[in-house]
Amino acid sequence: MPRHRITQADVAAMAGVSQATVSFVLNDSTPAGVRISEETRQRVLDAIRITGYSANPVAQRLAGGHNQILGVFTYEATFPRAGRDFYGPFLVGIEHAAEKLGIDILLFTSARVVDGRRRLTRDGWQRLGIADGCLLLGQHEDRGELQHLLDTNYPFVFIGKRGSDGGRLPYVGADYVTATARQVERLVTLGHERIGYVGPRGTDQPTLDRVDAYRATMKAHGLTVRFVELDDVAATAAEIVDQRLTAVVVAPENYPEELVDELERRDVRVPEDVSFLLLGQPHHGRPGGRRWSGFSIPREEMGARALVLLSRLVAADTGPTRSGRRATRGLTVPEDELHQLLECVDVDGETVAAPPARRRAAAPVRPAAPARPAPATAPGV
Amino acid sequence: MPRHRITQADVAAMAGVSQATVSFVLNDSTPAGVRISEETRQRVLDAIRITGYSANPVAQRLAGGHNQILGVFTYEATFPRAGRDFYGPFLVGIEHAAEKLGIDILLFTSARVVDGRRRLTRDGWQRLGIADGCLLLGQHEDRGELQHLLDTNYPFVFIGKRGSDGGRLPYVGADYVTATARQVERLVTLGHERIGYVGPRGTDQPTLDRVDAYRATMKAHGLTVRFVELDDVAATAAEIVDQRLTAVVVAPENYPEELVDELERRDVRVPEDVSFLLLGQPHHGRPGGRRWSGFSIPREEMGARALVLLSRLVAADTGPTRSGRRATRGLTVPEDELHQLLECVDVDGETVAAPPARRRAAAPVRPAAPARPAPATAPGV
DNA sequence: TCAACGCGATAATACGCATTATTACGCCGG
DNA sequence: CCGGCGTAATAATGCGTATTATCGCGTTGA
Repeated sequence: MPRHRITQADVAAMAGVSQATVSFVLNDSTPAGVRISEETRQRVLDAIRITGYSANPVAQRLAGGHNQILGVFTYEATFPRAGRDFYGPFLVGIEHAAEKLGIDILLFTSARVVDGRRRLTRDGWQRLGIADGCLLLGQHEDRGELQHLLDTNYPFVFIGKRGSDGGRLPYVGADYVTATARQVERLVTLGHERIGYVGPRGTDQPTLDRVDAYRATMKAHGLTVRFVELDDVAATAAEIVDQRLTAVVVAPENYPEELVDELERRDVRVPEDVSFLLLGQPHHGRPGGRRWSGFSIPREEMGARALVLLSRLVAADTGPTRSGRRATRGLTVPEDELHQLLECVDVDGETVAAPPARRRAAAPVRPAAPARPAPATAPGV
Repeated sequence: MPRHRITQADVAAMAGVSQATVSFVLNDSTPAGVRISEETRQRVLDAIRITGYSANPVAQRLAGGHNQILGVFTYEATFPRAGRDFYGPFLVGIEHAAEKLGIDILLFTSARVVDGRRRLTRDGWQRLGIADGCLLLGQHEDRGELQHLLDTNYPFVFIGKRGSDGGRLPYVGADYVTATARQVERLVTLGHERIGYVGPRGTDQPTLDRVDAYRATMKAHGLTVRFVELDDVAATAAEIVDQRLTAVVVAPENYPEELVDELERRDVRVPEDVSFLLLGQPHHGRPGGRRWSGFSIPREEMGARALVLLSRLVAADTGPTRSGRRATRGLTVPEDELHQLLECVDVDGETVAAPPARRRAAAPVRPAAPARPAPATAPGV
């Protein structure tokens, strides 16, 4: 066990060549006018094998190379609970892919938190450079930061679809549009007509996609769209009752559990009186929570795919060479890999049923339904 | 926006001083015979403020300094599911602490997997150097690796108590001994006498601690110890019945769910006929799983505490200076911080009750108990 | 005979920072 | 007038690698 790490110089000495030669052999590159004879190449390789040399990633990076580290930056300040629950599955996918690719993952947890979300300040930005590239998770707004990213040509991939603001930005997202449309179709097929959309009207991409799909599908069936925007849970529940909705599709970020509680407090049963379809997994799951119907986002796969994409982008990039010319290596990443939308998978829970027989809100007095209603048992189907 | 990152040289130019001076001011250190006047100090600080300079962590590290990155190495190959479930809470704590301390977390996911577990090969070892120090999660065996760690004086902290093999190794663990003893006491207080220990007889520290505590507590009450070692679930269940146990303390790593299923298949009810106390959270939780009684390990806090400890160790170390003398900086970490045992917290679930009235295994015919048994309802208490 | 050229490889440099060695200057005592 | 000392800082070096510029030498064509 040598007391100091084995360097290329050590290997070089053993092989009787120069450090540069070792570097060339390692990188398997002969940059314009450098030849290495097969014989010395072998000699160097032997020396590497014997010494057990392995590159120092730090030096590698400083010298402008790649170091097999990819960063993960989450905009939302995550903890203590909600965040981890949401990002966890992404990370599982990311780590899984990283393991396969022999890549280490750097979590940028040090970034300053401003107004409850992490910022890519000049400080944070500088730190990104430690890694070959970076995965960006979560919604964010700052245009300037994005521009900076693009300017410097630093490799990165968003997890979550990017809309109008940056068609150029590489991302791996979930296909909310198709998935949402499928949910509405499902309700229509069951016979629902008064189908509402419950959720905030933000400008984030998931919301836009969900609303668009809802609107389009309803229109396709000649049904009236009915939006219920959340102020507080009680008001929302009241609105659902008032509008005599028999089904709602619900954005998952707004405490659907509480909403259903509130409805049941008003003697409205789910799903007998009102069906609930969740457009994504609930963000704030309760331990004994109900089994929602709707769809789920393939978070693990998104994470994995994003990492793979990023590693390809990195490979296609020469890295921050001092000469400044970050020419692509010929390996260009095809356009259709740059923007990936993954299918969501439908979830059959226990919150969907055919609409009640009578169109008007049913009388509060009705026989108690079994805990897990078999659709056949529901009256009038 | 300058196209290249701002370096100390840039700052130096602006302040009209040398790069070295900037470095000194930044590190707030005047190494033996170097004086910086208050006036130039301010000038440099101003320049730093104006330029928005922030150190390049890679260069920092290469030059032998610290870079505010701490590594996390997990021995167990984790995915797809079980691992994340187990390590997740630790990571939550780790990240939380890291955020507070302004530290980034590097997950060493690239390490080679040999025989189902990650190894700190020469390769992996070299990579550790990227970070200032490293957290080690999970059981492992290789003595050589440990020795190497100690030899090189690389700062690290284990999560999970280290026993005989390395009293010198810094760790943050859970107090299995006290917690296990408490569980046995709990059963004794309820009137149990035939209390078994179900679990493997490994040599890992958690097992040793649990077994010791079980043995000691039983002895203190003059009760006979009864070990049930798992081969397969059916055999274990049979053994529990044969030995007419009224309660068992169970190591959580061995599918207690399945065991209870098997018992109920034999008309043995939990907890009416047999109480189950879990010595830690179940490793393989089922979604709709039962609410176990027992104790839970404060994983988040362990993660957080370990990270804080590690950062202190790093601070107390001058880092890998080329001069080779890694003298402590005067800041020594006190012994009692080097080895921390955290209290486990008792969990009141639904798997414990007083022993059945009759000593012999009760007749299979007995009234069905309510789903969540109130101890008062249990017959014969 | 000599420039040109291909081959094989090395020397030199830069990356950005920490650290060690060295310098410049003014002042004091002898 | 000079050596010595304290102050304030700078020059120089090294970390380990990637890359660029350069070199020595034998062969070849003119």
